[in-house]
Amino acid sequence: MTQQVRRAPLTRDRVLRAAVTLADATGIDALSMRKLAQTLGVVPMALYKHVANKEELLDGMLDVLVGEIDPPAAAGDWRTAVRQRILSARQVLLHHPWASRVIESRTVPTPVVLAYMDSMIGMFRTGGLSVDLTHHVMHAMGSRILGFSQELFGAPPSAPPPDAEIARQMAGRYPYITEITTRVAHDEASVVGSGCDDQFEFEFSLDLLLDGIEGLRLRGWTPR
Amino acid sequence: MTQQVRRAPLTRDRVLRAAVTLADATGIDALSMRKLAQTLGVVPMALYKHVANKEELLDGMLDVLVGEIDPPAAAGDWRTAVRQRILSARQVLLHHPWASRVIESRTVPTPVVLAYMDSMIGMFRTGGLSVDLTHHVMHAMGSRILGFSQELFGAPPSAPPPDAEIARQMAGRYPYITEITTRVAHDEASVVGSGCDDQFEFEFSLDLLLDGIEGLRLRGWTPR
DNA sequence: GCGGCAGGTGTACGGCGTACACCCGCTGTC
DNA sequence: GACAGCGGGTGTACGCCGTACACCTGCCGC
Repeated sequence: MTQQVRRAPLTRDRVLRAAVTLADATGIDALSMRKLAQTLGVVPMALYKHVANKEELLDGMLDVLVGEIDPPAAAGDWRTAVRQRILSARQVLLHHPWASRVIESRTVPTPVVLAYMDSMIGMFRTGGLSVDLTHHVMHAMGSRILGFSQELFGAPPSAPPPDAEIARQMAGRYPYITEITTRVAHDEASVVGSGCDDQFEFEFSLDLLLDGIEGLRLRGWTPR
Repeated sequence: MTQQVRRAPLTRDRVLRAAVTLADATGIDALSMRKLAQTLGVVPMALYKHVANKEELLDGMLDVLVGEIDPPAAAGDWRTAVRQRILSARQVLLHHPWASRVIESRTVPTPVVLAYMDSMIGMFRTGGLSVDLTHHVMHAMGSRILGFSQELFGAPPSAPPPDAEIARQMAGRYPYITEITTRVAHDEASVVGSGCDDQFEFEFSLDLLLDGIEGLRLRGWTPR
């Protein structure tokens, strides 16, 4: 009589969200079609009725993340609107640390990403930047548009403090790095945690770019 | 009598260089320990006497590339010296398109990369930037230090020009993107090739950053 | 002459993405 | 009600991957 509720039927959306959750939990390297199918209580090949292949799965996962980014603020000048949106994108990426590597591996943007880029371009254009300037600015922002940090290296896995001998060798071999790291270590002693203030660093470089852009706009930058 | 010259013995260096060559030729996705061994006329496991695992192979491949970057110019102001060096790094990356993805996947810098970063930091410091400013600037440059472009998407594989109907849909859905792409298309008609001038875009954003940095230096930027 | 060892080999395991044939249960049509 | 069609889940299998582990071999110092 009562129909047995076997399992919520698979949908593309459920597959993508499960993939995001799994990647969050176990890292992107551990995300396989097989493991993903397992968390959905389904045989691996079932996924292929909803995504063409793993590449498309990854594309879709990024689409989910883009959907988490705040919509653009309605009012205010272009600079703060863009700034807010990018900082929102960054928050999303912080919650999904695997995302930057996936972004880096994409070759063709999905419609969702295209729509996001279009809306971001619109913020520059309505802010008064010329078509040419906007074009170059979008290149300059690159994947920072998506909150991407482009740090040279992710957070090192909190290595134990090196002993004095190693530290001396480091200081000899890499004097300038040592100069900075010891400075940071001192600052941190008076603040918290270990390492840099990533949020500050992100905003620093973001503002460096935005300030530069606003300067070009004010000076009426034109190509050549 | 005459010793048979069987094969140049494997060395770590030979392995790494062969890996770089193979990645150049077939792409990083097709680079496997098995294929690499094959090009060296050797059984896969032989490689493991020279690199601990594939991660270390990738690290070593980047070290090879860092070795191809021009040494810093001896004289001149910090800005042009840094600019030259980064543009040299970019040339290296252009010849090894797989490099950016490998950079993105590294977690811990090798001594070679550390030395490169140290020397880059030195250029800022001797140029008159404070320790703090240099620190933040290094974050702001991120992997651009290595010539990394951080474009949102690599060159799309030169899709055929969309037919009129598709183009109309595009224009409706992504008006701002369309505005820029048609502008670029017109410019290109009078120049060459298809797509953007990547070199220009790279230098544009590099200069945006360097100009901003020089501005901070001149104004005696300090934290907080 | 011989022990040790660096470096190359062979075999094997578990995991991966996914092609392909299948099958089951629902839906629309008559 | 019968039944064809089909969308979605299944099962099996293939060829690839990284690499653990045991083994062999030829050279070097003693």
